[in-house]
Amino acid sequence: MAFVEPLLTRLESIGGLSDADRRLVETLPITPKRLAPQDYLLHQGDRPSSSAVVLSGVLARFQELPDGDRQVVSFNLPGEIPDLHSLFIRRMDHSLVAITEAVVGLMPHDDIQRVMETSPTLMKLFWRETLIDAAVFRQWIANNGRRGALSGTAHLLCELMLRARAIGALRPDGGWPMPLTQQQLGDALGLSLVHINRTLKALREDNAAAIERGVLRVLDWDKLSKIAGFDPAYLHLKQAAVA
Amino acid sequence: MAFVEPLLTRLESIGGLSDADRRLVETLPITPKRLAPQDYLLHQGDRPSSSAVVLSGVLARFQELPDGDRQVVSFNLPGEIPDLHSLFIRRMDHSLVAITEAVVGLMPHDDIQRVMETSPTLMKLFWRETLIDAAVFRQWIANNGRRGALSGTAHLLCELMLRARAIGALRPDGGWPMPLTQQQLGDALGLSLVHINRTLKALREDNAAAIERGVLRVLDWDKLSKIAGFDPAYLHLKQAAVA
DNA sequence: CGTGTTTTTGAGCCGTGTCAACGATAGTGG
DNA sequence: CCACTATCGTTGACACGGCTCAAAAACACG
Repeated sequence: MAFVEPLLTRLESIGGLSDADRRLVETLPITPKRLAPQDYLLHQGDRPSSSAVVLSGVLARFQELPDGDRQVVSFNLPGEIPDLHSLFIRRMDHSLVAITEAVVGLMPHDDIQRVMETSPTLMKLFWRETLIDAAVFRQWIANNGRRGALSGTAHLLCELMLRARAIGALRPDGGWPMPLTQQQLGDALGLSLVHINRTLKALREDNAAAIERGVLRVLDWDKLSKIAGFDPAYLHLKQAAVA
Repeated sequence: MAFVEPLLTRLESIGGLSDADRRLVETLPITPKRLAPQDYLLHQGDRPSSSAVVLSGVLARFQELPDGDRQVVSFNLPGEIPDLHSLFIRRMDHSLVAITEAVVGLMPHDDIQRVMETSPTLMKLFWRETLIDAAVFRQWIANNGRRGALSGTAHLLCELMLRARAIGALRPDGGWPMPLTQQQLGDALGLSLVHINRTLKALREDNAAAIERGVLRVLDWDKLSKIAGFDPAYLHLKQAAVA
């Protein structure tokens, strides 16, 4: 089975792969695991001995705060390895759950290490993947901090749109089937459910972006990215051009 | 000169070093560079060909938003390499400035690469350093997001205190000479100058923590960490015990 | 001692949160 | 196929946390 395909696509999009490295990645033993919405793949505090590549669906990572609130720190699309960091940072400081029906591919740490020791290029590419992860975190700090609700929300939508497009998840008409509830968006942006709703309404009435029947559609990229103060460079995608 | 010392201490504290690796790190050519407060080491958009280890003083990383606001994404103490990620992510998505008088040690990327290719263990340790950086980002997302002003501020103070202690920067009486202005704290927490001031006042009157004449003093660790919902595990310091 | 920076405080406003209810949508079982 | 139920989205009213404006007090340093 071509389980590796999404991973290869992702690695290709953030740095490129030699034929040899491609074949090497294909030697990774990948155990598929099916997840229903809300299923936990990892809990805060776990010490996994494998990492998971998202094969289909969308996952989220979040911390649970003492008062029960959730802070989402990342959404993860196919091809990404949300817990790659567990290779060298054993204890999970957040949980990893499926947002949609999803399939992940479990890759034992030992095998990842073997592959990386065989190819330093590949090691650097995996490292780079975790560094891009961190670059996204930095933007999210700003989303939750100095950017206001409107700008932060717009920024997140810009980001998701580009990432979805990079893996070919957009429909022919340019819309993206958006699996996130407004509650989940709010937990990512530090906003209440009610306020996220009003913010999305504002973006819709501005003709910037709209979520209609579960499909995110950018109505005016220039306007949306202007509101967001969005610069796609931090995603480090090879084709970072505009929609 | 023992310029490497802070770096060795840092690497030691996050993972440990064999004698061979220690000697290897000591072969890194380190060019010292002195910085005055407010001096930029790197600007957003730069593509550095070396990374800098903080030798003394404190640096900050921040993004400049379109409206001129600043979002601080990190404070960096001696031993840390704030721009290590520039090894594999060329373009800086934020600026790096000195907060205090500071000395950094410039290490060419080529030399870092050479050292890492010689010792895979060391490579993993450097990688781990960037992963801890990312773990801190995740907490800062929560500081700026779901945690309120009081809790977020308390969390940041807890973190700084532990990191300062880990490098022996605390005075005998347990206080830490705090080089950050309230404006800078606000830029890290997404709070206005006025509100950070009021928040610090609240922590002081709670007998949790106080900044007096430029010295941060934790008055009651249990109370402060309770307010913060602080769990030191994410810093991955070998001796993560409480003050 | 003067000048610039940082801290502190007050007053009033606005963005965002909370509470509460209703509407829309989708899946479920009779 | 149609209630039935659960989840999600939408809207209004009101409260509150945090922001802005403005000015004074406390430092820091030459």
